[in-house]
Amino acid sequence: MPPKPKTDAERQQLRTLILDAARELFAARGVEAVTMREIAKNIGYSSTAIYLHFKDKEALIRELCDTDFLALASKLHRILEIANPVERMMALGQGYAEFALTHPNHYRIMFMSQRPGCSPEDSKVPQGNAEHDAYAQLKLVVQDVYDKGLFIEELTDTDLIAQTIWAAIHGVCSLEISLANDAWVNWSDISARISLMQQMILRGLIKAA
Amino acid sequence: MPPKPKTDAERQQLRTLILDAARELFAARGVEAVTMREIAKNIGYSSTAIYLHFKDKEALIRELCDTDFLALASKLHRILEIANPVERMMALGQGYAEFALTHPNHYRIMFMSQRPGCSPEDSKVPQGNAEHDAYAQLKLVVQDVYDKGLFIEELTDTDLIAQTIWAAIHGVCSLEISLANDAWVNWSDISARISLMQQMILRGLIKAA
DNA sequence: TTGTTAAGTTAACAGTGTTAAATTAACGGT
DNA sequence: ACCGTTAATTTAACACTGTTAACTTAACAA
Repeated sequence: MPPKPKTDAERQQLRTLILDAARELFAARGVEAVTMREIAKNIGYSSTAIYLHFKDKEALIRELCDTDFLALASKLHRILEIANPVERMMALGQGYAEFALTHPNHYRIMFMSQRPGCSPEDSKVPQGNAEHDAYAQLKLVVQDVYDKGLFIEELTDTDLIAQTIWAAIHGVCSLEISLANDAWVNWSDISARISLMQQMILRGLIKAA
Repeated sequence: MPPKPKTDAERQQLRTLILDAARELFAARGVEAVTMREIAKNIGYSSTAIYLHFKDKEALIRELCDTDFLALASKLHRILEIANPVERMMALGQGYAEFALTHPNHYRIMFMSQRPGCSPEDSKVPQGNAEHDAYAQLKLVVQDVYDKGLFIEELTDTDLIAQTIWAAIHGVCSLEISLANDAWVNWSDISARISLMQQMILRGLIKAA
């Protein structure tokens, strides 16, 4: 209630207060279901106060999305230390899937919805950086496996390979997130599905030992 | 404007008029972006007239969704005539992907968004029927390949196999639909991605010739 | 000529994201 | 000690959404 010239630190504090409240609500019920007024009420401010710090709801979502990308990359980063490149590649897929299924609503925003015009320059995630960009991490591993001659002969396009591996894991995760509660299909255990997909990647792309 | 007791045929006619208008708009811009008033205006009725024929927007979407499921199954049905079971399985994946990428907004509704409580009994699509249920078709093919002993030894759960194949193809399609316009990734050609995924399924699950 | 009833429309409600206008309080200069 | 200026915040309000209630209109049956 008391308005006064605030220091940058205080401004930043409120900013992250908003972000934290929004993240929690979004993660719990998805972005569509959460209202600006609700976010504001949760932190004891008026809804319009949010607009002093974020252009609109989309900007708020986008910023959270960016931090999620960083969180994913950070989670995957330690996996890059595994020595065996193939093993490392598999562990990366496993870690990715864990992230997706632990934070389904975040994953939804990140990879399952078309956010309009997400140009790389206005994003805070440094593209191509192996430390903060999950796709770059995957490409790195794929390149390593390729350099060691472990992929089957026909495969030469590492971008194509990386995108296919990504699609495979993403397929399991996104299907689980969207349709797990659908009685239509007699779903197998999700961990079994991930495991078989990993096995398929291995047998499908890697030379027989 | 002229209200009079209508025959069932006339009622049905208006029903499908609404459905057709809605389908076109939904397909063009997605369900979220299209408004009930807009649908109504497109067919020269008041927005509330729609509610005489559909409980709410969700019911309208769901009905369209059902016909899309039937359309998919119908498209895939002819593929089932291919004699070679493995070849048939691959063709099924190809046809599925074609459907997804030709009707991205329909595919979105069908497989990429959690419609609340889609219980099978109130749907018009007969579950398990090989003619009208695409998943049943896939399971049929997988079972056939299994019965002929063409999968690698370890694989015994045909449900798990079917779901993994589905996830693989779905992964390529849904990633394309959600993120194709994302400058983040240097995307390979979509047909190459589908092709490699098919190859991965083949090498990953089928016995070496 | 009436009711009655179905088909449709207009008016209205509650809720959304968002913006414009007011309010409040702290600061700097005189 | 006052007084603008200015930043932070709130209240009002707008344009829009899906949806429901209330009303209108026309055709049939008695």
